Amino acid sequence: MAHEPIAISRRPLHDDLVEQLRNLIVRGVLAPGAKVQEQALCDQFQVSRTPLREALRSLATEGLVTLTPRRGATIAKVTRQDLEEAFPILGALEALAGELACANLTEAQIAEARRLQAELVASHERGDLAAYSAANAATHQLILTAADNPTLSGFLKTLDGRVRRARYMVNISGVRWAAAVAEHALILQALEARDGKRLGEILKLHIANKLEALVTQLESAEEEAKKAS
Amino acid sequence: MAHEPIAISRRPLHDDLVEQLRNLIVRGVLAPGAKVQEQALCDQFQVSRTPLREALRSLATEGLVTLTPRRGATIAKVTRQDLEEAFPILGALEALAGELACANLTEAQIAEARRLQAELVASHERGDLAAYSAANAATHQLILTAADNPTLSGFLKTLDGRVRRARYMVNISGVRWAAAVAEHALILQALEARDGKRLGEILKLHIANKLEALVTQLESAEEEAKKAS
DNA sequence: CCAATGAATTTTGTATACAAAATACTTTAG
DNA sequence: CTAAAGTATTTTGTATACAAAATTCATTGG
Repeated sequence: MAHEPIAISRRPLHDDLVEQLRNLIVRGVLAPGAKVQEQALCDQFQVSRTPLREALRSLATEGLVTLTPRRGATIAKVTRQDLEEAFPILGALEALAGELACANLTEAQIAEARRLQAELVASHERGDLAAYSAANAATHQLILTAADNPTLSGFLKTLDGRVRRARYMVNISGVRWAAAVAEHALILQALEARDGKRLGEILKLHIANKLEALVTQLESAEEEAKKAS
Repeated sequence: MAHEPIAISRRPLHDDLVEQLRNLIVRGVLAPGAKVQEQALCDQFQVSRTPLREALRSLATEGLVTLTPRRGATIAKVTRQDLEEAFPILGALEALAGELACANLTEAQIAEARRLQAELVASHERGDLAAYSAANAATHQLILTAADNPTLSGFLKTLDGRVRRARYMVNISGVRWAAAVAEHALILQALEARDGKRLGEILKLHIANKLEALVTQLESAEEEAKKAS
């Protein structure tokens, strides 16, 4: 019997471009609303227009880039409306991930979650935002892995890309940070109890709180910007 | 004060291609697993490879096409695993749509939902599957419209595209059809009561039942295929 | 006759070319 | 000097070109 051929191959330029551009967009290097200068990017990345344009197409489907016919590409804006639309979806999907995860969680994974929670608390106490973010991301990743649903992971990744940009625009407030740490303790509890329903609800709430904090911060940031102009 | 420029423009070839190809894929004309012959499609649509390849990229991001580097594109397969991954997501998102919709529903929309439900029952009674499907789609669309969340609509559209193909592969069973009609009656009740929580749960169940029926049908279809070979 | 090797062909990824549209820049009439 | 009209430049969408890789086909040795 013949084996399925396993195709291992170097990535096309295109895929590299998507990743690099996504990074630039998510981190805000390419500012929301900015016009995308094809030629400039081509020069910068030393590629021709063909793969660059394909990359822009992909990013447009992801929602990070806006394509206007005959008028080129712009970096998608992060409006309050976008966030308010995205976060309920994020909440529903994270909740689903939580429920699915509870059905599969191994003891080892729960132990890992405990370790991450300790790290979360520790990094918060010493004000190390980078370490906190890493532990935070790892926790969510752990849930996703346990959920064992690649399609769901894909959708969450797309959504996350869209909203993560907003977080790069504002700094988390001290109050919100403390609250987030407390919420993560609840998340761990639910994980330990393998209580999918509760975990789902906590995650949904967690996300909703994130949104509220983010929108508040963005609003005041906008006020600042207005005053300056 | 300057107005925001409103860019109305004819669509690029690319967008037409995406739509046409999506249709061909969803309806099964381009069979799951089939290799995509770029040249053949170029000839058929009378376009060059550039816009066609861009279209394939978009469809790949949507999950309808699988791109393997240096080995070209194939129509994505519809595996049982894909469906089992997609349906819980569909359920969670439809539930969310239902909850959001209940917060906004107008009397006119509820009246429209009643009309659609009557049509649903009628078309079922006379065995008119096309009319039933239309009324069914209209109901879901009504909920989406009321939910008033374009981002959510977009995600649901993508997911729906992926699973709709499976429905073209099997015919709905008489039993499942009757059950679906009954479930739609419950949906209407929840809409009338504007009971978002309940609507969400019903929709989630409705989707879960759909999956079960679909998987069962697919399995037996596969059995048939095996026997034939 | 079959498996393995190598040449011919097709397919794929990327670059370039070119026409049509949009934008920027002049020029000129008021 | 300003505003409109017309011209030049850039940008965009699509087609074509071309090299590298993959596939197919033929050939040869076992």
